[in-house]
Amino acid sequence: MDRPFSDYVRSVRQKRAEIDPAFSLRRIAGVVDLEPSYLSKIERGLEAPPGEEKIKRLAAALGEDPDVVLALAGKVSSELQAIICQRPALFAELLRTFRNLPNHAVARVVREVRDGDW
Amino acid sequence: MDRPFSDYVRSVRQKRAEIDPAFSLRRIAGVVDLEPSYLSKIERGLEAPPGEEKIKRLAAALGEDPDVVLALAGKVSSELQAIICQRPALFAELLRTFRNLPNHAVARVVREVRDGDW
DNA sequence: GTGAGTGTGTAGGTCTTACTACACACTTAC
DNA sequence: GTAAGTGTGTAGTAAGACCTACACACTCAC
Repeated sequence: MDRPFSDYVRSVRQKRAEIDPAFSLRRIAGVVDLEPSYLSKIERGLEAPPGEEKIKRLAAALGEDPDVVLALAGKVSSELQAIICQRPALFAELLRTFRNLPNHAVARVVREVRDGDW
Repeated sequence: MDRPFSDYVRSVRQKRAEIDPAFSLRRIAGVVDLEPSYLSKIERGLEAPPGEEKIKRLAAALGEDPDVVLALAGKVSSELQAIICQRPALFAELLRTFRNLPNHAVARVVREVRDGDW
Protein backbone atom coordinates (compact mmCIF):
# COMPACT_ATOMS: atom_id res chain seq x y z
CA MET A 1 0.00 0.00 0.00
CA ASP A 2 0.90 3.58 -0.67
CA ARG A 3 1.16 6.31 1.94
CA PRO A 4 2.07 9.38 -0.05
CA PHE A 5 0.33 11.82 2.24
CA SER A 6 1.77 10.60 5.50
CA ASP A 7 5.30 10.19 4.16
CA TYR A 8 5.24 13.60 2.60
CA VAL A 9 3.97 15.41 5.68
CA ARG A 10 6.37 13.64 7.97
CA SER A 11 9.43 14.24 5.82
CA VAL A 12 8.65 17.88 5.15
CA ARG A 13 7.98 18.58 8.80
CA GLN A 14 11.07 16.76 10.02
CA LYS A 15 13.27 18.58 7.53
CA ARG A 16 11.96 21.89 8.81
CA ALA A 17 12.29 20.68 12.40
CA GLU A 18 16.02 20.11 12.00
CA ILE A 19 16.44 23.85 11.68
CA ASP A 20 13.47 25.30 13.52
CA PRO A 21 12.05 23.72 16.70
CA ALA A 22 8.71 25.35 15.90
CA PHE A 23 8.20 22.43 13.55
CA SER A 24 8.01 19.76 16.23
CA LEU A 25 5.02 17.47 15.90
CA ARG A 26 3.39 18.94 18.98
CA ARG A 27 3.79 22.54 17.96
CA ILE A 28 2.49 21.94 14.45
CA ALA A 29 -0.42 20.01 15.89
CA GLY A 30 -1.10 23.02 18.09
CA VAL A 31 -1.09 25.44 15.17
CA VAL A 32 -3.26 23.19 13.01
CA ASP A 33 -5.49 22.50 15.99
CA LEU A 34 -5.49 18.77 16.36
CA GLU A 35 -4.28 16.31 18.94
CA PRO A 36 -0.56 15.49 18.76
CA SER A 37 -1.21 11.76 19.02
CA TYR A 38 -3.61 12.03 16.11
CA LEU A 39 -1.07 13.83 13.94
CA SER A 40 1.51 11.26 14.99
CA LYS A 41 -0.65 8.44 13.74
CA ILE A 42 -1.44 10.32 10.54
CA GLU A 43 2.24 10.87 9.84
CA ARG A 44 2.89 7.17 10.27
CA GLY A 45 -0.02 6.17 8.07
CA LEU A 46 -1.93 4.57 10.94
CA GLU A 47 -4.79 6.99 10.43
CA ALA A 48 -6.29 8.31 7.24
CA PRO A 49 -5.56 11.94 6.37
CA PRO A 50 -7.67 14.47 8.29
CA GLY A 51 -10.45 16.62 6.84
CA GLU A 52 -10.01 19.28 4.20
CA GLU A 53 -9.80 22.19 6.62
CA LYS A 54 -7.10 20.57 8.73
CA ILE A 55 -5.11 19.62 5.65
CA LYS A 56 -5.21 23.20 4.42
CA ARG A 57 -4.03 24.51 7.76
CA LEU A 58 -1.34 21.85 7.86
CA ALA A 59 -0.13 22.82 4.40
CA ALA A 60 -0.07 26.47 5.45
CA ALA A 61 1.86 25.64 8.60
CA LEU A 62 4.43 23.72 6.56
CA GLY A 63 4.64 26.30 3.80
CA GLU A 64 3.35 23.91 1.17
CA ASP A 65 0.79 24.23 -1.61
CA PRO A 66 -2.61 23.22 -0.19
CA ASP A 67 -3.82 21.81 -3.52
CA VAL A 68 -0.78 19.55 -3.67
CA VAL A 69 -1.10 18.33 -0.10
CA LEU A 70 -4.82 17.74 -0.58
CA ALA A 71 -4.05 15.76 -3.72
CA LEU A 72 -1.65 13.53 -1.80
CA ALA A 73 -4.58 12.79 0.47
CA GLY A 74 -6.66 11.95 -2.61
CA LYS A 75 -8.85 15.01 -2.15
CA VAL A 76 -9.84 18.02 -4.22
CA SER A 77 -10.65 21.26 -2.44
CA SER A 78 -14.31 22.13 -2.20
CA GLU A 79 -13.50 25.41 -3.90
CA LEU A 80 -12.35 23.62 -7.06
CA GLN A 81 -15.26 21.23 -6.85
CA ALA A 82 -17.61 24.20 -6.76
CA ILE A 83 -16.06 25.58 -9.94
CA ILE A 84 -16.72 22.30 -11.68
CA CYS A 85 -20.24 21.98 -10.29
CA GLN A 86 -21.24 25.33 -11.73
CA ARG A 87 -20.60 24.16 -15.29
CA PRO A 88 -20.14 20.40 -15.02
CA ALA A 89 -20.42 19.35 -18.66
CA LEU A 90 -18.00 22.01 -19.81
CA PHE A 91 -15.36 21.47 -17.16
CA ALA A 92 -15.64 17.69 -17.31
CA GLU A 93 -14.83 17.91 -21.00
CA LEU A 94 -12.03 20.37 -20.30
CA LEU A 95 -10.40 18.10 -17.76
CA ARG A 96 -10.72 14.98 -19.89
CA THR A 97 -9.28 16.81 -22.86
CA PHE A 98 -6.30 18.08 -20.89
CA ARG A 99 -5.70 14.87 -18.99
CA ASN A 100 -3.11 13.55 -21.42
CA LEU A 101 -1.47 16.80 -22.39
CA PRO A 102 2.12 17.29 -21.21
CA ASN A 103 2.66 19.85 -18.46
CA HIS A 104 4.16 22.50 -20.70
CA ALA A 105 1.18 22.41 -23.04
CA VAL A 106 -1.30 22.86 -20.21
CA ALA A 107 0.79 25.65 -18.73
CA ARG A 108 0.98 27.33 -22.11
CA VAL A 109 -2.80 27.34 -22.51
CA VAL A 110 -3.20 28.79 -19.02
CA ARG A 111 -0.69 31.50 -19.84
CA GLU A 112 -2.28 32.36 -23.15
CA VAL A 113 -5.75 32.54 -21.68
CA ARG A 114 -4.56 34.72 -18.84
CA ASP A 115 -2.57 37.08 -21.07
CA GLY A 116 -4.66 37.05 -24.20
CA ASP A 117 -7.96 38.71 -24.94
CA TRP A 118 -10.40 35.92 -24.27
CA MET B 1 -33.28 25.97 0.86
CA ASP B 2 -32.36 24.63 -2.51
CA ARG B 3 -33.13 21.15 -3.77
CA PRO B 4 -31.80 21.14 -7.30
CA PHE B 5 -30.96 17.47 -7.35
CA SER B 6 -34.26 16.14 -6.09
CA ASP B 7 -36.36 18.47 -8.21
CA TYR B 8 -34.38 17.65 -11.29
CA VAL B 9 -34.55 13.90 -10.86
CA ARG B 10 -38.22 13.91 -10.06
CA SER B 11 -39.21 16.14 -12.97
CA VAL B 12 -37.10 14.28 -15.50
CA ARG B 13 -38.37 10.91 -14.37
CA GLN B 14 -42.00 11.99 -14.30
CA LYS B 15 -41.76 13.47 -17.76
CA ARG B 16 -40.41 10.18 -19.07
CA ALA B 17 -43.04 8.28 -17.08
CA GLU B 18 -45.87 10.04 -18.87
CA ILE B 19 -44.84 8.24 -22.03
CA ASP B 20 -43.09 5.11 -20.81
CA PRO B 21 -44.25 3.18 -17.73
CA ALA B 22 -40.72 1.83 -17.35
CA PHE B 23 -39.94 5.15 -15.69
CA SER B 24 -42.11 4.60 -12.64
CA LEU B 25 -40.34 5.28 -9.37
CA ARG B 26 -40.32 1.61 -8.47
CA ARG B 27 -38.93 0.41 -11.75
CA ILE B 28 -36.19 3.00 -11.82
CA ALA B 29 -35.34 2.15 -8.23
CA GLY B 30 -35.08 -1.46 -9.33
CA VAL B 31 -32.73 -0.65 -12.19
CA VAL B 32 -30.58 1.63 -10.05
CA ASP B 33 -30.71 -0.91 -7.24
CA LEU B 34 -32.06 0.98 -4.30
CA GLU B 35 -35.22 0.83 -2.22
CA PRO B 36 -38.24 2.57 -3.76
CA SER B 37 -39.06 4.33 -0.51
CA TYR B 38 -35.51 5.66 -0.38
CA LEU B 39 -35.70 7.02 -3.93
CA SER B 40 -39.08 8.51 -3.07
CA LYS B 41 -37.59 10.44 -0.19
CA ILE B 42 -34.63 11.51 -2.29
CA GLU B 43 -36.92 12.84 -5.02
CA ARG B 44 -38.83 14.86 -2.44
CA GLY B 45 -35.69 16.22 -0.84
CA LEU B 46 -36.28 14.40 2.44
CA GLU B 47 -33.03 12.52 2.04
CA ALA B 48 -29.69 13.72 0.75
CA PRO B 49 -28.63 12.49 -2.69
CA PRO B 50 -27.25 8.94 -2.72
CA GLY B 51 -23.65 7.94 -3.31
CA GLU B 52 -21.69 8.51 -6.50
CA GLU B 53 -22.29 5.04 -7.93
CA LYS B 54 -26.05 5.23 -7.47
CA ILE B 55 -26.18 8.71 -8.96
CA LYS B 56 -24.32 7.53 -12.03
CA ARG B 57 -26.68 4.60 -12.48
CA LEU B 58 -29.63 6.89 -11.95
CA ALA B 59 -28.34 9.30 -14.58
CA ALA B 60 -27.83 6.40 -16.99
CA ALA B 61 -31.34 5.10 -16.32
CA LEU B 62 -32.78 8.53 -17.03
CA GLY B 63 -30.61 9.18 -20.07
CA GLU B 64 -28.93 12.18 -18.50
CA ASP B 65 -25.30 13.30 -18.29
CA PRO B 66 -23.78 11.79 -15.14
CA ASP B 67 -21.46 14.75 -14.60
CA VAL B 68 -24.42 17.11 -14.63
CA VAL B 69 -26.51 15.02 -12.28
CA LEU B 70 -23.56 14.59 -9.93
CA ALA B 71 -23.03 18.35 -9.98
CA LEU B 72 -26.65 18.91 -8.96
CA ALA B 73 -25.85 16.76 -5.95
CA GLY B 74 -22.80 18.92 -5.27
CA LYS B 75 -20.40 16.14 -6.20
CA VAL B 76 -17.56 15.67 -8.66
CA SER B 77 -16.93 12.19 -10.02
CA SER B 78 -13.96 10.37 -8.56
CA GLU B 79 -12.64 10.00 -12.11
CA LEU B 80 -12.34 13.77 -12.52
CA GLN B 81 -10.93 14.12 -9.03
CA ALA B 82 -8.25 11.60 -9.95
CA ILE B 83 -7.29 13.66 -13.00
CA ILE B 84 -6.81 16.69 -10.77
CA CYS B 85 -4.94 14.74 -8.11
CA GLN B 86 -2.35 13.58 -10.60
CA ARG B 87 -1.24 17.14 -11.33
CA PRO B 88 -2.90 19.26 -8.66
CA ALA B 89 -0.99 22.53 -9.00
CA LEU B 90 -1.41 22.60 -12.74
CA PHE B 91 -5.09 21.72 -12.84
CA ALA B 92 -5.95 23.95 -9.91
CA GLU B 93 -4.47 26.86 -11.83
CA LEU B 94 -6.28 25.77 -14.97
CA LEU B 95 -9.65 25.67 -13.24
CA ARG B 96 -9.19 28.98 -11.47
CA THR B 97 -8.10 30.61 -14.71
CA PHE B 98 -11.11 29.31 -16.62
CA ARG B 99 -13.61 29.92 -13.83
CA ASN B 100 -14.70 33.31 -15.13
CA LEU B 101 -14.44 32.65 -18.84
CA PRO B 102 -17.72 32.56 -20.76
CA ASN B 103 -18.88 29.16 -22.01
CA HIS B 104 -17.99 29.77 -25.61
CA ALA B 105 -14.43 30.70 -24.76
CA VAL B 106 -13.91 27.54 -22.73
CA ALA B 107 -15.49 25.44 -25.46
CA ARG B 108 -13.26 27.09 -28.03
CA VAL B 109 -10.10 26.22 -26.10
CA VAL B 110 -11.26 22.63 -25.72
CA ARG B 111 -11.93 22.44 -29.45
CA GLU B 112 -8.62 23.97 -30.40
CA VAL B 113 -6.68 21.69 -28.11
CA ARG B 114 -8.49 18.64 -29.39
CA ASP B 115 -8.10 19.56 -33.05
CA GLY B 116 -4.77 21.34 -33.00
CA ASP B 117 -1.29 19.93 -32.72
CA TRP B 118 -0.61 20.34 -29.02
C1' DG C 1 -63.19 -8.02 -5.94
C1' DT C 2 -58.73 -9.47 -6.51
C1' DG C 3 -54.00 -8.97 -8.35
C1' DA C 4 -50.57 -6.02 -10.03
C1' DG C 5 -48.80 -1.85 -9.85
C1' DT C 6 -48.28 2.94 -7.90
C1' DG C 7 -46.02 6.11 -4.34
C1' DT C 8 -45.05 6.77 0.66
C1' DG C 9 -44.47 6.31 6.05
C1' DT C 10 -41.99 4.40 9.83
C1' DA C 11 -38.30 2.44 11.83
C1' DG C 12 -34.50 1.08 11.98
C1' DG C 13 -29.35 -0.28 10.56
C1' DT C 14 -24.18 -0.28 9.59
C1' DC C 15 -20.08 1.83 8.31
C1' DT C 16 -17.06 5.46 7.82
C1' DT C 17 -15.24 9.98 8.87
C1' DA C 18 -12.99 12.71 11.73
C1' DC C 19 -11.76 13.34 15.55
C1' DT C 20 -10.64 14.00 21.39
C1' DA C 21 -8.76 12.77 26.01
C1' DC C 22 -5.34 11.15 28.65
C1' DA C 23 -1.48 8.59 30.13
C1' DC C 24 3.11 6.83 29.17
C1' DA C 25 8.23 6.70 28.21
C1' DC C 26 12.06 9.12 26.72
C1' DT C 27 15.41 13.09 26.21
C1' DT C 28 17.48 17.49 27.25
C1' DA C 29 18.45 21.69 29.81
C1' DC C 30 19.53 23.66 33.92
C1' DG D 1 16.56 15.66 39.86
C1' DT D 2 13.06 18.05 38.09
C1' DA D 3 10.69 20.77 34.61
C1' DA D 4 9.72 21.23 29.92
C1' DG D 5 9.43 19.27 25.78
C1' DT D 6 9.51 15.22 22.62
C1' DG D 7 6.76 11.41 20.18
C1' DT D 8 3.41 7.58 20.89
C1' DG D 9 -0.19 3.95 22.75
C1' DT D 10 -4.86 2.98 24.09
C1' DA D 11 -9.48 3.98 24.35
C1' DG D 12 -13.36 5.96 23.00
C1' DT D 13 -17.08 8.84 20.52
C1' DA D 14 -20.39 11.98 18.07
C1' DA D 15 -22.27 12.79 13.80
C1' DG D 16 -23.09 11.96 9.32
C1' DA D 17 -23.35 9.14 5.03
C1' DC D 18 -25.76 5.78 2.98
C1' DC D 19 -28.74 2.67 3.09
C1' DT D 20 -32.60 -1.64 3.93
C1' DA D 21 -36.98 -3.92 5.36
C1' DC D 22 -41.56 -3.89 5.56
C1' DA D 23 -46.12 -2.27 5.85
C1' DC D 24 -49.65 0.86 4.30
C1' DA D 25 -53.10 3.24 1.22
C1' DC D 26 -54.42 4.06 -3.25
C1' DT D 27 -55.64 3.15 -8.29
C1' DC D 28 -56.69 0.60 -12.30
C1' DA D 29 -57.47 -3.50 -15.20
C1' DC D 30 -60.01 -7.44 -15.86
